[in-house]
Amino acid sequence: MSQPGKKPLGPLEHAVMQILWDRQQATSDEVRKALPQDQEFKESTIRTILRRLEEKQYLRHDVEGRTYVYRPRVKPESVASRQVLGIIDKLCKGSVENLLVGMVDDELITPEKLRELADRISMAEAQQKSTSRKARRKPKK
Amino acid sequence: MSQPGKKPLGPLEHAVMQILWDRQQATSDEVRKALPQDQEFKESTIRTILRRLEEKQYLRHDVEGRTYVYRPRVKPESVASRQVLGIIDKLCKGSVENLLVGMVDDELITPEKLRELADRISMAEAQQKSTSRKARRKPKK
DNA sequence: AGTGTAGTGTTACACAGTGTAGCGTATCGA
DNA sequence: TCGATACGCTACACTGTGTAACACTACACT
Repeated sequence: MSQPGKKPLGPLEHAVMQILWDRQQATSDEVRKALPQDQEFKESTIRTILRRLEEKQYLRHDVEGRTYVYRPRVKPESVASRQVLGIIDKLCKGSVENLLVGMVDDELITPEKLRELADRISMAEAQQKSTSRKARRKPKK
Repeated sequence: MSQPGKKPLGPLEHAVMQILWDRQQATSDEVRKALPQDQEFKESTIRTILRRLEEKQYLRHDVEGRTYVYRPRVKPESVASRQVLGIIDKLCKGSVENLLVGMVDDELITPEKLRELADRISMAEAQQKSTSRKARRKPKK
């Protein structure tokens, strides 16, 4: 129940995650300083956000000395694909195809680009497959 | 500003949209009856939802006699692609590629399927292009 | 014409999520 | 020992969403 990265994020929560994704780790004070200076936040505000993000399992923290060091628990792309999956489910009758057709329809992407991506991805995967043979990764299919 | 279909939908709002998308049009009473019977809603509840959906520009209504007939203003696939675009923007550094790579990574789709989709879509598009040449259709924006 | 009914207009309220922050407390270093 | 630093807990306002009551109006029937 309530898997990591399921619940939606507010704008500030997202901004904080962005920082964590960028630097892989940060203390609450580092986060505060990394946020846009035109809107200074109080320390406790940031800590609240970080705590909530941890509750939502977007983050975890390690204690170093007496300082909390936060790190992401999920990759942004994973969050993205989960969310997209939800969208497909709710809006595209569960079919990825419908989504992509819609995107092409709305000219958000061209079929050429799509094919190019497919090529590039499968090439990348082929590459990974061959390296994973060396690295003894879990056999795919 | 505040284009159609931009704002997010709550579960009930979405359920109502679903009905409208299914039947293309409905009165508030028809919507009420079409909702799952295990949770009877009051007429006024449904009308509130419909009004808000109209404010958010997901719907429009025509007056027929003294009855409001609601119809969708946006296709679900359009809503979907807008939302996906937002996700790509916020979580995938603005690159569709990153999203798809993430989805392949999380095994939500395979490159084979992707390529197959690309083929099918571009075929469909070619077909549409030829028919539109015949039909002298204005390009759907 | 009068009245009931179906349909809309307006308004309200509770609850959750998010942004914002204060205050208390513990600990480390000088 | 004492101040600075960093966390724990709590709170409050605002918004969005679900839920609905009450008021008003026009058509349909007697």
